[in-house]
Amino acid sequence: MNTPKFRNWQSVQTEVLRRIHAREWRPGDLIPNEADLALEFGCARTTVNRALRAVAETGVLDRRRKAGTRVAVQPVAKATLNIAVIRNEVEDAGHSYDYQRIKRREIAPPPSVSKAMKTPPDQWLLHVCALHLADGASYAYEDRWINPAVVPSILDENFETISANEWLLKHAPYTHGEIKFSATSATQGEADVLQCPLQSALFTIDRITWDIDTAVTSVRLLFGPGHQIRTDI
Amino acid sequence: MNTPKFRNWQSVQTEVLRRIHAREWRPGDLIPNEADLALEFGCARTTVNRALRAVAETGVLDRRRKAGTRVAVQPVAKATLNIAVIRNEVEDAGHSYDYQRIKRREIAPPPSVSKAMKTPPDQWLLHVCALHLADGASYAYEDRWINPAVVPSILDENFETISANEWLLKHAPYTHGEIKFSATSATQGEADVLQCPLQSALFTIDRITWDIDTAVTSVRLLFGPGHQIRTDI
DNA sequence: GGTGTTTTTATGTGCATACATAATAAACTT
DNA sequence: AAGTTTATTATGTATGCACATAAAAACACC
Repeated sequence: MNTPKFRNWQSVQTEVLRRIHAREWRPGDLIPNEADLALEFGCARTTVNRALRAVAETGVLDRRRKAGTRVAVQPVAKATLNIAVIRNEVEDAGHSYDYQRIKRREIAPPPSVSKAMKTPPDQWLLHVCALHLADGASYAYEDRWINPAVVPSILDENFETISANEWLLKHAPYTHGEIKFSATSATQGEADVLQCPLQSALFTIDRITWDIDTAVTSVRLLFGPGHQIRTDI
Repeated sequence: MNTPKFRNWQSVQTEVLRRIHAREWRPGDLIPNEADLALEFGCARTTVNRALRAVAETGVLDRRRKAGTRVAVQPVAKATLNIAVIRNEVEDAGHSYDYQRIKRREIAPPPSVSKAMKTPPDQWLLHVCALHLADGASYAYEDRWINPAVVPSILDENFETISANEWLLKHAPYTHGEIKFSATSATQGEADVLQCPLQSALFTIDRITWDIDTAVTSVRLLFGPGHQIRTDI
């Protein structure tokens, strides 16, 4: 009864997941240490480490130095959402993409925006509103504030044919950001643009990106009724 | 002018990100191969590999064998949402958690549910509805269908004190699942339970989990108006 | 008995080496 | 010219070894 060999980290990972799933290792249990598992699996400890690290990244295992590795009691499901460029999102779904710029102006933002972007209240920003369409129907409404201090060349762009979404990705690097997902009721103006009833429930994404400590852009995306984003876990 | 040494993979990662950010490596650019970078950084190729792999996981780099590594043109922002147990979510936010079971019955599900869960139309399932409260106020409404074939012992549980959410995590393993996020308008019944106006925009999560090829549970979570989930990117 | 210190231990990581694999480019055929 | 085979190359990964580091556990001390 010799143990079957696990030659690569993927197979080790599979075996580990199998044991957890089969409840040989139950939630909360401390599993054998890497050295022992390596011995049992007939591979190097490095390989076991790689596998356990990968499983831990999904939240199924909890690892701590010296304390060891244990099966997570409440495996926090980590749903990874791919927030792609809207054009790609639409085209990948097999629809034709279209874009309409609605507004472009340089203006002092409302306090809520300047506060969120940490810009002086009197400093004007570039405000761009646009509509993204799929197969000719309104898909998402984009309301964006851009800090021209970060990318001055943006003032030469009128955004009539290219969306700020894509322009910024190409020209304005950012270091980090924050995304918020929520549901909001369509205001009259939003309902008009998105061609939906007043107070429709709109899936909403608020995103703000930073270049070190300077806000690059703050955007609100409103998706039409029925929109959903999905991911596998 | 000797190159500063990068002793560990994190510092290599930092340097790589710096170069991308500083536009020394621009979107679309092919970056030097691992061996060259290792030479330049004064470390082993393994270390460079670890760093580049980590960066690629965030979507900032695209890697392909033989083709090499290039800076992603459109860095798909991967927003990782932690879908935790609602109790933890509430308590971590510093609120007191409370739970009320509203309904529990064994019944043949509507076709939409049996179809989604791929169960025979006439097979009954366990239907549990409950309300999650934060600081006494309604927080989220949970409408769940459970396949007792997967965990028969669930029929002994009345879910009056423990939520199906937590019970299942502890007792019913699953291999994979699907999550959908959307915005829905509150129906009269939902508005009553969540104590919000009719047609309020509700942040909605639909999740279905599978044990290999058998549906374990299908749940819809409706969060009260104003609820948002956030993550850093 | 409580508090600070040392030891132990499991994970975390770096490195040199070797080979695997995918994908492209080059060479070669028909 | 078009298709097919072969060589090349960059990433992917396995391994043994060494040492780093965090944290629990044991110990010493007052």
